[in-house]
Amino acid sequence: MPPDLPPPGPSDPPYLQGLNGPQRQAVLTTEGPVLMLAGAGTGKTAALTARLAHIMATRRAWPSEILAVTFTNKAAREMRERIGRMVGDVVEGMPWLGTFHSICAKMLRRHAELVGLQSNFTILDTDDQLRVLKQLIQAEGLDEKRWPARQLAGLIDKWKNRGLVPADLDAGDKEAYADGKGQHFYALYQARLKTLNACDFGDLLLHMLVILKNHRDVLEQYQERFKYILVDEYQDTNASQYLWLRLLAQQRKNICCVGDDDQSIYSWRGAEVANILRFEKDFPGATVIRLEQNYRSTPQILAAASALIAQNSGRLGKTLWTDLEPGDKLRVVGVWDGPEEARRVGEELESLQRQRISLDRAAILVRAQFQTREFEDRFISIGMPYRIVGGFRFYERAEIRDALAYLRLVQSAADDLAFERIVNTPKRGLGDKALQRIHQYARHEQASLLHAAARLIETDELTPQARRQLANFVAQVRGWQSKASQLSHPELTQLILDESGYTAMLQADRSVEAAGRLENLSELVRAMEEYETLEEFLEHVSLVMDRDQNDTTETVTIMTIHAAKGLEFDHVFLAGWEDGVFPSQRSMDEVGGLEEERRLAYVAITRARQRATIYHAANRRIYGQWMSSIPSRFIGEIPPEHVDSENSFGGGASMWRANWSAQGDPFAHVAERNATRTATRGPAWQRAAVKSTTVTRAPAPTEGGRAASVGAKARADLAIGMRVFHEKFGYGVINDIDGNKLEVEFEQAGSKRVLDSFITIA
DNA sequence: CGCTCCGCCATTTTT
DNA sequence: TGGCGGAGCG
Repeated sequence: MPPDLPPPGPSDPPYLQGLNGPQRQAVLTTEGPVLMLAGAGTGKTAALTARLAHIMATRRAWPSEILAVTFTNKAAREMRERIGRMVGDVVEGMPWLGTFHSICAKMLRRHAELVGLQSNFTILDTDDQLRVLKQLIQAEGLDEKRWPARQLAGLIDKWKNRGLVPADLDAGDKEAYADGKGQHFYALYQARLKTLNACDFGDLLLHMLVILKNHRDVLEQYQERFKYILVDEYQDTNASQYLWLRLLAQQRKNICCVGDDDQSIYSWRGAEVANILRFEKDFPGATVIRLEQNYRSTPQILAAASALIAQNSGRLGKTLWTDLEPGDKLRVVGVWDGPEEARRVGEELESLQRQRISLDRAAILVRAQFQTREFEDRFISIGMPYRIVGGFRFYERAEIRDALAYLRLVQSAADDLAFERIVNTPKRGLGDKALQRIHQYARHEQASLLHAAARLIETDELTPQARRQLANFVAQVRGWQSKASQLSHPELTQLILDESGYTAMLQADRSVEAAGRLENLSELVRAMEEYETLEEFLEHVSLVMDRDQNDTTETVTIMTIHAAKGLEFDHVFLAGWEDGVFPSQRSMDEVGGLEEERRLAYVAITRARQRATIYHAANRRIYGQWMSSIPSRFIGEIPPEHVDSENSFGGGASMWRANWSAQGDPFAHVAERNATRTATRGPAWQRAAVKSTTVTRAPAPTEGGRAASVGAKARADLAIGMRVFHEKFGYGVINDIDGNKLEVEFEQAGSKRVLDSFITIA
């Protein structure tokens, strides 16, 4: 610890208590640039929140003079809560604590006119973005097949991440997309957004960056205001975020960036590790503080993870240590195929249940979403309560977006994207033809689609039926607009959903999903009640809202490693550690891809507090084809002294360990002669010395697993013969009840054993 | 205009 | 294998 820091003592303010030396230094070094290199599980958030508390408690700055940026809403929320616990209600006055995007949105609403927007601009999500791009591509007469909108969206995103406006593109970038039309389309798209008074996620940052660059007065205003800047997960910042931060910090230079270069796993969406690696050059005289004492994992886990990440080059380097008890070695389990992997993990979880260990303390981490399926299938059949994190967020669901589009249209008649989205949802017989007419008319009149539609129904350009329907629709929207001021926004939403026929459409739909959609919509209406105005709610929903997890049942969590970053679990099951799955085939073909995968592996292992188990299967079905596979190269990079290996079939741990690195291949001749049958001939990795082999036949089935889960209590509100609803299987009738497990005869899916917590009474 | 069939394609995900 | 989007038919 530097000499000028006070030693720990009983007179310490509460926020310093329990912090170690480097953490205290990170809190007390308030002036000048600071880089806090915080390894996994080293108490980063504690130091970070204490730092903010310290700055406020010592009156170095008012809460409103601190800029604190995170990447996710979750992180922002957590930080707000933790500071609240330390300093009380003062956090309420921290208007500049939030995600990059929400902070920029807030700023941009104040200065929108400087980039040609109005302050009530709409924030488009990826869906809207794609729709706009598709229209542009069509309008330019390009073949959508050859030049997909997705690709263009990807490019534009990439440029925005790098802080580039169309004019900034260099020769190489200009070549991209449709034989050099990339820049042209980028400019077109930006112009279109302006007329829509809209911007996409990337624009929130890019526009603010442009404003700060071009308007000295605005820049100085913010430089003046923000006495202290704090950035979480700095290794995840992209170029545009970096430039934005640098401008804001230039004056006072009180910027504290927290991050871990070893946990940089988002380069594919524009994050640049270089930002953190370069920090000391960017901010000369920076204090670098390393948090290296790990409070999370056992030494065995830590040693394994450290040895793995040590294979990467270009690291800032940290030496994590802990004074916890050694703990168990990592387990590496070789299984025959995917189903067996799921079965084995299921058995492990049942064993945890028997030991009365909560399933909340366990997680299954996978490389890619498709791997979750195997576990889902297995867990449904044995009645293991699980939860899959990821996939669609609440506000990305079609029904939510539809409802929001209705609201947007009512609120702002000029919202053409909203109009397009819902003019024919529910079906009103207004298809492409009618929409084209409306578009034509709108262009002709220089008016919004809604306005054009209102004019069009006074002509006889549409078929009588379409005309009647459109007239009805326009009248409805008008009606809602006039009622908007009299009704509360939840009431208005309910009214719109009912009058538009949306509710009826879902009620008429007897499919499995429809019931869930209706439920989502009532959840939306409920969520709205917490907001004063519709505007406030819409802003919230486009930037902040995420799916609420009000699950009280104890469940094991299945998620991707990416989603698990920042979380920790006592027991971690790492599935699918095979070359081609993890590291993924794609990353193996990319430059620098392997290092990022290795960081991902590092993140995965360091999620574990007590025990980590790695699985690898000899055969896996990918895209419907059986592939034989070899254990992930990462397994071989973990020193054997930290690993216990076992193999569920033929031979023992030592055997496969010896074999997989050896060149010898006892089944080579079989493989050559008949590639389609080799999968049943022995451990696949013994054959697959270099590349994966495709086999078309399923591997020999292994013995069926038994289903015996323990511990959960049954529900009292269910009885045999009752009609119930299940998210996945739909409607059915209970045939039998066995504790918390039910046998249900589903109308469509047939008879299944399911857990009662997945059931609602129909 | 809407439905169905066929063919293509396929990491990671936040805002 | 399965989900999605385009094409073609009723």
